[in-house]
Amino acid sequence: MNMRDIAKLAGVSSATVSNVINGSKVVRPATAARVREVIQEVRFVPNGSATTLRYGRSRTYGLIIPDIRNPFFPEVIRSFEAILVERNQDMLMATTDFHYSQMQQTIRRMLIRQVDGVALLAAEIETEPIEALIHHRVPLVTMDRRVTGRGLSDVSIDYAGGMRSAIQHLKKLRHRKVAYIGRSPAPATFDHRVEAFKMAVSEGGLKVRPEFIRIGNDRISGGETGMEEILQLKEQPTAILCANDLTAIGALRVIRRHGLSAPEDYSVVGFDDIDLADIIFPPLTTIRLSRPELAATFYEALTSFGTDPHRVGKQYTVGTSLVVRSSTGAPRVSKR
Amino acid sequence: MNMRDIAKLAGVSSATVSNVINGSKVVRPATAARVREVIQEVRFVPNGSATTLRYGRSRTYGLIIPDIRNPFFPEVIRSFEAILVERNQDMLMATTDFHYSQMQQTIRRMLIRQVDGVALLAAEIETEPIEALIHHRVPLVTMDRRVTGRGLSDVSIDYAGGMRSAIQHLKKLRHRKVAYIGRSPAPATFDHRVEAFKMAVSEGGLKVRPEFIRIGNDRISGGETGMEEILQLKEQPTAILCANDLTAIGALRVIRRHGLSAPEDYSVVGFDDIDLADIIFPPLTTIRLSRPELAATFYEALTSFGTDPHRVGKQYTVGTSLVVRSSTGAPRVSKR
DNA sequence: CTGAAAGCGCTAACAC
DNA sequence: GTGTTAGCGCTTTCAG
Repeated sequence: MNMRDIAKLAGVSSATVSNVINGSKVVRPATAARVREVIQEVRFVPNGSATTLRYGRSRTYGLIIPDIRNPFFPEVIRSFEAILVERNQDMLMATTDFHYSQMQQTIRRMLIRQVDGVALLAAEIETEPIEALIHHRVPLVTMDRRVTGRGLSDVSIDYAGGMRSAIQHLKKLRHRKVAYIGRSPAPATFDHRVEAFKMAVSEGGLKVRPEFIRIGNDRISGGETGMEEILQLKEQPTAILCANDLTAIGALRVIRRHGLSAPEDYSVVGFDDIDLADIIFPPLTTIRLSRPELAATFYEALTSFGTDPHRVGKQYTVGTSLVVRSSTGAPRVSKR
Repeated sequence: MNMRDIAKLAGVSSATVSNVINGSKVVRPATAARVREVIQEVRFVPNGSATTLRYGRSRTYGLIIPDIRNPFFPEVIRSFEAILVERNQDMLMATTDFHYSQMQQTIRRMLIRQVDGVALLAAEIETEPIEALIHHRVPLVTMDRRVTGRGLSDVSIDYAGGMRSAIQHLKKLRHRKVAYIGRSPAPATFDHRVEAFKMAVSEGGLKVRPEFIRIGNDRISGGETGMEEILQLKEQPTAILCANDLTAIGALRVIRRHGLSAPEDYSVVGFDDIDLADIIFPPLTTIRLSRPELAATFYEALTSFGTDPHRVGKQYTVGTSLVVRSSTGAPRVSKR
């Protein structure tokens, strides 16, 4: 069943059917009604491949995420999907699990499917895949890579602001020694989070101690190993900032496992504000990063390329806000 | 850049290029090598829309999930995606949030994109979308709907087995009064979970009490309201089985909020075994449903239609297994 | 073993 | 206001 069949049934030409479907105003209302009736009757659905082939654009955006198990990402996916569907566009989602080979494969799939742009929810990407996208005239928007260029935009997170308010919050509670648990980014990637932490600490008049900066991974296990390391230190911090909520949860688990508790022994601050942050015990003080806002910014960045994929991209920023719950409090006066 | 261009550059015809790309053995190795060289050189990527249009099949399967925020689903998505990518196929994922209008829109999107089949990770679906899929010759595989037909298969979960082992486990601990918190499925849908619970209870020689069966939703809030209701009952159960882990977590929260604790005051059992189950406190005893196995079964169900979308589908089953952690234990002898 | 050509379903340009 | 038609890029006969 195709447009020619519909045309025959409605006694018009296939061009008219196309015009009706695409809402062109040139068709006489009576004719359009007749065509629509036939379409209803036979439940006609146009063939998207033909449209894409003909039109050159697929009305599909690719969304690449590193780790779907981190609850942060499903919420972004959902928001992004909602924005696209509302505009009759589609999403091609892919997970890389931080593997380069999967990234390559993913980019290829996206090129084959003729996506109109790619949103990469990570800073980690080699130059080769970027060049492949540019070469095929597919705009790319990265997250927190802070590099723009032809066909390349970036959405950065305001870590600096978030870290600053977290440090201020901790200072007000009389914390002086604040540690950080993050993750090591890909070799070539600059770690804006850890830099934002260092800056916030020194801006707050506190000392940046290298031994207070621990590297794990973005998951719970990373927070656990980071916290275990901190517990080994001769001089102990009283508060711990984590690169994301899962890391913070890992830290909290180790704290409890050692018979200690938050916020009495250590104040813990997360980053993201995933649903889980408010469910665990103690409810996590965290730096919120709005998923709908992030998704909307990515969408805007992608569409702003319009039909010129070689336009020079822009740098966008998404704000953060501190959400104070119960994992932070005044430090014990006498150390354990 | 298309196959004709490649052909020109390699001094062959576009048919030969096509044959090389698709690994046909008829091309002479030397010719194939030359073609491949050119492909490498200009980074040629074939146009999937053209292939789909020509070939009639898109090598894409649709995956519809009700709620991406339930950690159960991202793990299924990931497994399903991995299976597809390995086979050079694509996934079109969509979320319905349990809304009928979104379901309709989703089905339409999938039809437009010419998916070769749809995996619906839910039992809730009206007849209209099903008919639309059948009408367009797109096989559908549902979850736990237990209805098959032309172009329609189903993957059911062995709730009965899972519930039975949970009840046995609780009985061994000397529980006699077991409650259930589930969710009300769509009006037309039969609730296999609650039926499996009732059967397991009576098979275990225990009494099925209607007031012990509470209806919430599939999320934490549903477990909370369900548990609040249970706390109001004159006669109290000593153990609670939940329709999924999130519900169980909700129940645990309410237990703690009332100054009670698990498993001392109430034993709690979940369903799914999401990552979270082992992270919360107390670690949740739960009935595991393997996501990779579920995804693989869906994939098999979809592919088994082959090129005949009107074949009568099959009923598949995925097993479950009890994972005992710390949220279950012997009941207090004297009730609070 | 390779090439020529038809045609998948759609849209846009141009006729009428 | 509506119809005719070319052609998007690919695969697949069918000739050679």
